Amino acid sequence: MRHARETSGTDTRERLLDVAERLFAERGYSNVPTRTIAEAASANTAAVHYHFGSKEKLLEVVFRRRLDPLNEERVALIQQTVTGEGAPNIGDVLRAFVEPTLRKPKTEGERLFRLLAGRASTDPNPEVRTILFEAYDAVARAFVGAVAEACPHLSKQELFWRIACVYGAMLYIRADNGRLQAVFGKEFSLTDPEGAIRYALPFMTAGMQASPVDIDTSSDTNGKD
Amino acid sequence: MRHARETSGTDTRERLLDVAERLFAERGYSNVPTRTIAEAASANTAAVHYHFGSKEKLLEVVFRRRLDPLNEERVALIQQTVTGEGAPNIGDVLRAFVEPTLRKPKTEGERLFRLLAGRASTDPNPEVRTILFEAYDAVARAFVGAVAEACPHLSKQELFWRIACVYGAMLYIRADNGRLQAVFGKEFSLTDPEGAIRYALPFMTAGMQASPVDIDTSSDTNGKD
DNA sequence: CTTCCTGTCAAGCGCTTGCTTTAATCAGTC
DNA sequence: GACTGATTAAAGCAAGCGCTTGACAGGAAG
Repeated sequence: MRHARETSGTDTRERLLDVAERLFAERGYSNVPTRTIAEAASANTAAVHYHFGSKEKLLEVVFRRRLDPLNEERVALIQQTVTGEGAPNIGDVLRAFVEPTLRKPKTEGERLFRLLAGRASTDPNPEVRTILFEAYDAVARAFVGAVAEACPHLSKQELFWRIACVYGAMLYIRADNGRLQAVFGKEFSLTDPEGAIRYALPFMTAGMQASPVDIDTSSDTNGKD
Repeated sequence: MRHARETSGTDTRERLLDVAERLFAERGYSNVPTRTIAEAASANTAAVHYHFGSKEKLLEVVFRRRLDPLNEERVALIQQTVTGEGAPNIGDVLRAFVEPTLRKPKTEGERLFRLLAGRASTDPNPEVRTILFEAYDAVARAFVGAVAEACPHLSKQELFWRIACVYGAMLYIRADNGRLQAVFGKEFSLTDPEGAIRYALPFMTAGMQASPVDIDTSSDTNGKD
């Protein structure tokens, strides 16, 4: 048994993860030196590299820690909507995809991670991109598949663009850049735990249910490959 | 007369702007050293500071150069939809807001700037945020006002969330993070000049036209203040 | 020609970056 | 009570950062 490792050892590790999560969310991956993370976690700079190997690996663990359980839940919920008879309901599919991501955060850490995940989604840094590509791939495929089943009347082109709009709405709500708040006033906030499900989900559902632009989907562009 | 300044002088300045626009779009503001910009523009590092003063000011000029004329056009188009009698049509308002931003780029520079503008919109860097806040404020207010007039049946809360969804869709299309493309295949692209207007605009319009969640808007939360 | 001004250049300053090194610490084991 | 392996601490390295410097080219103005 290594009691030392499981108390003080993992302690520092967890503290580094929590602090990195917060600082990456608040300032962005590229703008946070490992020194700052270490100091804020009352640890030594070397501890970052001892526990994680590099700044990039640290970011990966920060993401995986929250994202893997979250996305597993989303995939499971999406699959529930598909298993019934006939085409799944698009509203149900959307809710399964959106709700775990936008519901009220249970901890401060979850709140900060939501911010981080939103902001990192448009980060051009290859290190960040690679991590997110891999972490989101499974949910993305499950979601696109379910939407295609729920909306068989939509061409693949139309599916692509509508799903992009859904992605965008989610991203914007999570990233919370504060620009709309500057127009509407402080009492309006995208971090409002109820609002996202209450108001944004109906918007997305209505968008997906809009009558198709492409009139006929003879055979070539429709359906998943 | 200073012929020298208006030929070789502005030449280097323009080259620096073009290169900075490209590199900021491709790699992100924080990940591009002024040295790299200067080299790619066949100029000296000092030229960046001679012409612009600082890296931050360079970014500001990069943004203003494209954004000011673009946003002036958008404000003008939005005001056209409001000047008629009665409530403006929400589809017209959306088109006025969205089209100048998502239509086919006339030059490679416009294409790159569209990418940059999308990606920078969630950048937590205070330098970037400040520039964007100021540059977008006028359009944002004009748009929110016009949408409120076009949708008088929506509570301010609902307005806030629906407009956030519209913003998100636009942002995601511009930022083009390539994640959906990885699922759908290379032949699908958010940079497709026609698709954004053809498919995304109807999605947004349907979302805005969805029946309101808040049943009655007695007096307290509705309308603009 | 001299003087001036604008723009360019090589060099480098002071500082920060991610990461490494070397040595010390600590708990548990024999 | 020395040994062992996991962890922490202090110091520093090589590279990179934004920005400044001082010299200088060359056309415009006197």
